[in-house]
This record gives sequence, C-alpha cells and structure tokens, in this order.
Amino acid sequence: MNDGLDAVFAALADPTRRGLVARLVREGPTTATDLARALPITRQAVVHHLQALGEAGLVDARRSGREVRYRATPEPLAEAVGWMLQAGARWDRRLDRLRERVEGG
Amino acid sequence: MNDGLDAVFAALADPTRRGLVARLVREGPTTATDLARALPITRQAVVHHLQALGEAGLVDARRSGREVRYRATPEPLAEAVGWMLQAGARWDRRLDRLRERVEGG
DNA sequence: CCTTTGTGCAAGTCGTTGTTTGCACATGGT
DNA sequence: ACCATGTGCAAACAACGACTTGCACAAAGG
Repeated sequence: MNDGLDAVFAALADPTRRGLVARLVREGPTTATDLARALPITRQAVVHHLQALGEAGLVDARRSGREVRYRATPEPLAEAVGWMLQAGARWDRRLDRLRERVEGG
Repeated sequence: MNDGLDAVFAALADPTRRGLVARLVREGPTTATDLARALPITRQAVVHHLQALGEAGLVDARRSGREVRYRATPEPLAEAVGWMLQAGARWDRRLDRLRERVEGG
C-alpha cells in the first residue's frame, strides 16, 4: 500500500510547494535562486522543497552550465488523481463519471 | 493560498489514513474501536488519524448511543482533484480533457 | 448495582519537517 | 587572475506528527 502516493500527497500538502509547482508550470524551467527571490524564505528552504517535490517525481532538476533549472513533471499527478477518483466514485456521481473517463482512456 | 487543500493533501499523505478512507468507503459507517481491530495500532492512534481526516472534511463523526460512527465524506476530494487537474492541464492532454469535464459540470 | 465495552482527555516519547546560518566549491565575465 | 553569483553540504532548532500508556467517564445488559 506504500506507493509513491505518500510522497506525492505529502509534497502537495504544503502551500509553498504547490506555489512552486504552479509557478514552474506557468513559467517553465527556473533556478532555485530565482524562485527564492519571489518568496519570503531562503534559497536553501526552496531547494529543500524542490527536493521533496523531486522525490515525489513532480519536479525534475537539470543542470545547465553553473545553473540548475527545475522543471515540473506531471506523471505522478495522474496516479494521485486516480486514487482520489477511485475512492470518491462511490459517493459522488460527478467523480464517478470522471473515473469512467480516465479509465476508459 | 492556504485553502483546505493543505489539510486534504496532508490527510491523504499517510497510507494508514488512505486505508481508513478506503475501508469507510467500502464498509460504510464504522467505529474507531472496530477500525482499530483490523490494524496494528491502538484505538487512540486511529482516533487521531480520523481527526486528521475530519479536519480535512473527508470524514464525518456521528454519535449513536454510546458509539461514534465515522463516515466518509467526499466533497473535499473534488477540490483537490480540481487543483491537480488545473496544474497538470498544461502538460498532459488526458488530464486537460478531464479538467474540461470537471469544470464544465 | 456492577461489569463490560466504547469513548475522551492528558502527558510523554520519538522521529520528521521547515527553516536558518555558515562555509566551501564551481563557473562565467571582466 | 579575480570577483560576483549560483550551488552544495552540514549543523542546529523549533514545531509538528504518529503513537503509546494510563485513567476517568458514559452507557448497555445481566
């Protein structure tokens, strides 16, 4: 029962981290230093957050010269959404319709 | 930016809690004592987990006589799924189609 | 009434997380 | 070569989360 779901949900449980994901989605690959500029926390803190996101597979680090650009990666979200739809299907008709969609391809 | 999303994702980040949700979905309203019987942890621990789920709005406690039956409640899942689809839309075409569904009603 | 069983509260342990500070290393431009 | 800047590593700390144990309270049934 201990999938990567743990890491994914834990990663998304922090608003700073959700913000980082959102920003990486919006603005594409960005450095930690750059991301930290827009936040009230240290670069180190940002790096830690990015590592948490990285362990969840939601973020990908790639070095380019002396910089490291972080990029958002989507795959694990599908798994998490899948779990939620699976769980919610028996309650909520709308979620169940979604589940049929995602399972039907 | 600090919605109930924090609580929802944090609640689902634990496999025991996901298991509890799954079981409540399967078997309907159940007592903490009963849930604890099937697990390697104390009733108190189960109660703590249920409280976490309760704060996320994923579970609902109702007293009946001297028992307290916990029941799964779905609404917050839709919000969380919504966030994920919103975030994932720009990457994954399948997620984007789902997002259109969930937003279209 | 008395026993059994389900529940609630409080304290205490132990590991994890978020965050900072300080310092060392690598790289690009002048 | 030199300096500015981006990065990495490690120690430290407070706060939080997961559990446990112990005890007190409430209700159902003989």
